[in-house]
Order: sequence, then C-alpha cells, then structure tokens
Amino acid sequence: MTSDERILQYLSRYIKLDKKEQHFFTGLLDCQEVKKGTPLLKPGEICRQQYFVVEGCLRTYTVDEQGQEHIIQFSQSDWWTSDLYSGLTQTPAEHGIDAVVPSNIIMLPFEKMEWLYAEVPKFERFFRILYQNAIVSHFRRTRESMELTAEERYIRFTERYPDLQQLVPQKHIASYLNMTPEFLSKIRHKLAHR
Amino acid sequence: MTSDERILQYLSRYIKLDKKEQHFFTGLLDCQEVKKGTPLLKPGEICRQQYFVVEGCLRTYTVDEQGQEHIIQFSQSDWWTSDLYSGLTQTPAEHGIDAVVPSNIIMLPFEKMEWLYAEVPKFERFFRILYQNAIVSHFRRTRESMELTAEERYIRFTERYPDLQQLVPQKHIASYLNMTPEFLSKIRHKLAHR
DNA sequence: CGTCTATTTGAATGTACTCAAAAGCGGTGG
DNA sequence: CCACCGCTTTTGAGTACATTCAAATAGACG
Repeated sequence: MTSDERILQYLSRYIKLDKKEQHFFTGLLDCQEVKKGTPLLKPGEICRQQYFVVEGCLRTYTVDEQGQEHIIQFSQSDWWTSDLYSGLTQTPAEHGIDAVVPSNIIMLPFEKMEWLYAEVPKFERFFRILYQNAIVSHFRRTRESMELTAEERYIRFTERYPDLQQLVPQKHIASYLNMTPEFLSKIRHKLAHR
Repeated sequence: MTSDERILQYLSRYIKLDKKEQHFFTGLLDCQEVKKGTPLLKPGEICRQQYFVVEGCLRTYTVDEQGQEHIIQFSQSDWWTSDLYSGLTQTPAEHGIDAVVPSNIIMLPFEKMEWLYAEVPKFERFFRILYQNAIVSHFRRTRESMELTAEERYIRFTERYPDLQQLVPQKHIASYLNMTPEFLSKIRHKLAHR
C-alpha cells in the first residue's frame, strides 16, 4: 500500500471523504522516507508542517539552557507530531523533531491548512477529534509525571509501549521519563533481580 | 452583561454566528453561580459536560493512590475545563473539578455535542482551535516541568499568572507546580531575602 | 577489528520530601 | 470585642530519591 493510501485509510476512521476530496487532500501532501537520525525540524527553525507517521518512529524534544535534550513525545504509526505553536504563529520552534528509526512519513504544510479547511470542512472535524485525543494523552502524561516515582513511570512505560522498549535507545526512554540514563539503568538492574 | 452574552462575545473571536445559531447554542447551555469550594465534578463520577469560566477560577486535579491531590490546571475567565476522556467515553472520571473562588460558570453537556456539531458545523472549527491552543499550553507545561527546578517553576508561575498568586492558597500553587507546600514556603523565604 | 557511542556500576552530592511542631490568619460565637 | 478553633504557612531536622561525575564494560557500525 502506498503512503497516500495508508493515510486515507487512517482518515476513514474519522471522516468519510469522496474521491474528489481524497484527491484534493493527497495533493497537499509530501511523502518522505527518512533514515534513522534524520532531523525533520531543528530547534530555532520555523515549523512548516505537521508530520504523520506511516511507518517508523519520530521523537519530539526540547533543548534546555544547559543544552540537555528532553523528549516530549514519541510518535509511532498513525500518529502525528509537529511544533504547533511555531507552525501556527510562524515563530522559531522550541522543539526539534527527528526519526529514531528509519521512517516513512507524510507532511502536511501549515500554509495549506486554511485552504484545506475551506475546501473540505470535514477536516475541521478531523483535527478537532485528533487534537481532542492529543489532549487526553497530554493530561495522562502530566498526571503520571506528577503522581509516580521514576520506577513506577518506567514500569508504566514498558506496559504501555512494549515495542518502543526494543526500538529506541535506553537513554531516549530515560529522557522521555524525565530521569538520567544512569538512574534508569539502576532501575532496570533492580527490576531484573526480582 | 449576562453569561450568555459573555460567552457569545468570547466565541466571536473565533467564529461568526448569526442570531439563529447563537440562539441554538445558548439553548444548550446551563449557567451556574458557585461558591468557593463547590465541587463540579468528583473523581469517579462520569463527567457530563465541559465547563466554561465566565468569572472566577476553577481547579482540575487528580487524586493519587496515597490520597494526595495534584492540580493539573487552573481555569480562569474565558477558559474551559473538563475531564475530556470521561466525557467522551462516559467512563468514571480520573479528575475532579471545583471552584477555588466564587465563580460564574457555563456548562455545555457532552451529550449535546454531536447535535451542536451537526446543526452548526462552525463549532467543529471552534473546538478545533480551542483544542489546538490547549495542546500548545500542555506542551509548554510538560516542557517546563522537565526543564526547570522547583524554584524556577515557581518564578515562571508568578510571572505568567501574577493574579493567581493572590487568588488561590499557596498549597494549591505548590500542588500545581508539583512540590510540597513546605518546600514552596522555603523557596519564597529564600526569594524574599534577596 | 577498531572506534564511537550507549550502558553499567559505584561513590559522593544535592534537591526536594517527610515528619513534627510552632506561628499566623480568618472566621465564629460567646 | 476578644477568645477560640480550624486551617494554612513557616521553620527545622533528618531522610530519600534521584543526580552528577568518573571509570569500566558492552554494543553497534563502518
């Protein structure tokens, strides 16, 4: 299946498009196959598009004043990421985005969004639902970061994303869970010896 | 100005409604004046509506396994809150919501949402934009909780919400910033002695 | 095979928490 | 109007969870 077919199939879970609408939509897209480590957005650049993951995994991260990276989210198949604030306001991005494994992605430019909403208003609905779901995820992440200890966060992570475990380097998981790689290593040691 | 007029004025920043649409929308709403401390949603209940703050301030919090409360967000004038996941799936809420000061609120039931979207599709757009903005806020909150120390988080908070400072008890601010009230007190002591 | 990066391990340190007690503050009733 | 009660905030001592730094080991990739 092509990437365009994949994203249309994904969309069909939320909105029904006729052939003409499908064609209009896919006309706005850029597809790209990227290697592991390929940067899609560098912090400080202006974010031009939203990224949809067909296959693979992206990471969205920030860099703090000490130069430390913090991973805000991983995005696997059928999920989106972007620096929304940068894209909406056309200001320099606070976030970076890159591929943690070889990935197959689709890009939807911000500058075409209003056109898309005007031509196919169903996309207002689609993104309303998409963002709604994203908020639910963000709430959960905030809650877990407040309620749980480092060890508990790691256990939850392995339960929720058993596959990511194998896919991404441990230091990235540590970064996502807001702990040092050394400490994650010690947690894993402790858990293994039970 | 009535609460209905207030929310219509607020909406006009995002979508243009004609008289009939305005009337349809306000017909779905319930207004309520609540006293300080009034619970709007208790953890474990099913969340029936989204809450819009006309005047005052709400807090949305969770309770962890040890019975500790953690404030996820404060909602002041012209902002919304809810337990989206509970409302969308009609499952018991993970969050609680109550008024931290006497407040004037408007409620929009989840069960009327699909009707609203069908009758006035502009609301798909409105909520798309609303949720988009919410995601931007959540990203920032996640980023700051990862990058900053307790002291830095408190300083940012006072800069961003100088008014909340006076409005809500210090222990709530500590909870929102994910630290103990004792520690916040020590931070304030330290900052005052400069 | 060698180099470069990721992971592990250990010791010392620090940031933030727990527990306990005192002080402050606001409302209520005598 | 003042005394008392409950709740919030402050203060201090001891502790714990997690970090930092350094070095050794293991793994991945050309």
